[in-house]
Amino acid sequence: MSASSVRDVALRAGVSVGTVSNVLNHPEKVSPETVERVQRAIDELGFIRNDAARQLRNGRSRTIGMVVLDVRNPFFTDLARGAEDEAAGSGLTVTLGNSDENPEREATYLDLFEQQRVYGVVISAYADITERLTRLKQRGIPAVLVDRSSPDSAFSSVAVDDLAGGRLAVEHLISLGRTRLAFVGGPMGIRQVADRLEGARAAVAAHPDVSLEVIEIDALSVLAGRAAGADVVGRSSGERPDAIFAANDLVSMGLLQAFAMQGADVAVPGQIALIGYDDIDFASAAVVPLSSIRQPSALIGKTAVEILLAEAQDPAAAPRHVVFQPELVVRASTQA
Amino acid sequence: MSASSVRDVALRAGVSVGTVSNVLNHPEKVSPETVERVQRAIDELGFIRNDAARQLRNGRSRTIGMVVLDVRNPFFTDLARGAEDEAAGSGLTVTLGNSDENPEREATYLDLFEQQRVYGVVISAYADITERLTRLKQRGIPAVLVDRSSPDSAFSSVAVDDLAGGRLAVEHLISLGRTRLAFVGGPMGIRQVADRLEGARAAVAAHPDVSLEVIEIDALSVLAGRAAGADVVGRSSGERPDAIFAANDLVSMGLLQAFAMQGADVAVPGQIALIGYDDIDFASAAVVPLSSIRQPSALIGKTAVEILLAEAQDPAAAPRHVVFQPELVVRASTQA
DNA sequence: GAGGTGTATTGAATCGATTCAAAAAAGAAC
DNA sequence: GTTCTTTTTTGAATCGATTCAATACACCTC
Repeated sequence: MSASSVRDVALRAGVSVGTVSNVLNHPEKVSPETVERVQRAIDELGFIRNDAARQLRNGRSRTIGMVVLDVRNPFFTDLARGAEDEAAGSGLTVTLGNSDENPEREATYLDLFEQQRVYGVVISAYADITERLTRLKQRGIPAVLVDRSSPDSAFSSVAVDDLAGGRLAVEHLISLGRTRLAFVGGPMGIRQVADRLEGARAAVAAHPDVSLEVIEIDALSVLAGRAAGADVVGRSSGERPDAIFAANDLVSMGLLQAFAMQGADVAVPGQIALIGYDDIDFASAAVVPLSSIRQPSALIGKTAVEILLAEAQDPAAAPRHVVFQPELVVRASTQA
Repeated sequence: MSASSVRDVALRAGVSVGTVSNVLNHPEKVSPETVERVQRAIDELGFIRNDAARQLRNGRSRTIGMVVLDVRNPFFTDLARGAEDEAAGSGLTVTLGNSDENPEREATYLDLFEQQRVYGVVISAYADITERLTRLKQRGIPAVLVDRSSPDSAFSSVAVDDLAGGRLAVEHLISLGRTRLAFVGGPMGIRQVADRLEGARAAVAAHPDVSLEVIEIDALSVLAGRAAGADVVGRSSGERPDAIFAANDLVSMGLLQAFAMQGADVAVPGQIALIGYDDIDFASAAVVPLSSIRQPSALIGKTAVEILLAEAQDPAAAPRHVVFQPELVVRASTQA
């Protein structure tokens, strides 16, 4: 009825519990015949290790805690996927928490991970959680920030150069000969958004004849993008921008929908060229395939876990800061 | 440096470990002054319970293991979200595993959950895992199947009536006056796909003048849908269906993209009416907003956890089988 | 066969929270 | 002030895997 333990296995195989444990963890220390005998007992009893007991003894769990801003954004799903694959290689699991850009939810997950004595934490932070992470570090739990480059910070980070991304996007739009640009994104409190805008501004600054309007929205969602798009559609054609850089692909998809809506008929890229950010799968699947700035999402997740593993081995290691360069992906939405 | 334990707290507060534990779990049994004193000690030491120790003692973890077929499908993300919210209400967490329709990955997650002595398992099964679930049940771990209605099974289930969904979709298409229908979906091994097709066939059977072609694809993805769409576009217009029922929204989005592609110009719904399944957010955000069959995804997840909690309380309870009815959502892709 | 080297196995101690029977303290009743 | 209840507190025992010092055993060598 109830699960069997190492003790039961030991009894059945006629060895001590220590030997059973050795078969499980250091089989090279046990004679082949004994390994075989113990293995048989394990199979016969259907023995399954109790993780809680292992963790208690080891002091830490074999799970990595991960917190992301929005699971509904494929970018983060891909990120998590990359992390998961890398972790699996070391026999670790990833637990995914969704903060929904809510500081309380974020804190709740960190509490939980602390109780679980997770192996480490990978977090796409929303609020300022330096204090919390410091406490975790004191407890021996390393943390890696993703999608946030803070070279000054005491914690390792893996990020993408969003300034460069913003610049890339806008330079591309300018190279098409567009001059009345708009940036659609928000809230500005999100660093990624602010950086992308700053990069865009920098690129515009080099071209005196190009203007950049900022259309702020309150969430990086399809819905918010559609609303902003409807607003643009409502303007006289002289007042419309001739190119838009959206803070992410969800927003650009919303914009695209508003432009293509019956009665609107704003041609993309004819009247308005459109570029997004993240290069999620749905972007290439949009009816006008969307240009975008690609982030190596899975790679970011993978790298974060790599660093985490290294820090778990050597807690005294200096924090590392990896910054990936984004890449311009040109599709129909910015092609003449 | 290292984390403090109940013992440290007890020492500091000048009470026994038993009392500290009571403050944490049964505060009503402890005098108010003592509670206060212990609480202060906890705060001062920054004490955080060790989950592994609790689990070991309790015999089960406070985590629900969940396995879904595809995390990239928003339907499953929503499902997980509903489950998570319901679980949180009882102080439980959800660990999400992604089987990717791969029996080995599925088995790996079930192994893991068994090692973790999870509180229960919610699974959208791919392979036949009755045997495995039976073993879990013997161990005292209840399981609930989602998105799969098997009234004969020994396990509770929460599902949507996919036959009705298929019927609903096709009856709608027929009511538009379309007669040359096609079903695009696969692999047929997935029960949901098979059921939706069966429902479609049943609806067609009632109309002698209506035909139903089956276009089988090898995955329920945007990409596979696009490929199938390209195939349809390549046909002479007389051989094209005049309405398509796609097995899910990812597929219908792929189809839509193929139809709208430059040079293809198949009007939706003019030449081909199109309806999908799941009603994911992206469906309404598509350039031609997609009609779909809505499943109450979050509610399914929530219900599954509710049942799980009940079974965890009373392991002898008879399995329950909840079937939700899908709902037709009409949008532009099937409107004249 | 005594002494030495190396490999294999043993089993008590440990991790930290919870439980529960027993003891202690506080109150109530006469 | 004694007896009986009720409330509060205690602390050893427990969950199950792992570790490690100690022991057992096998195999050489002289």
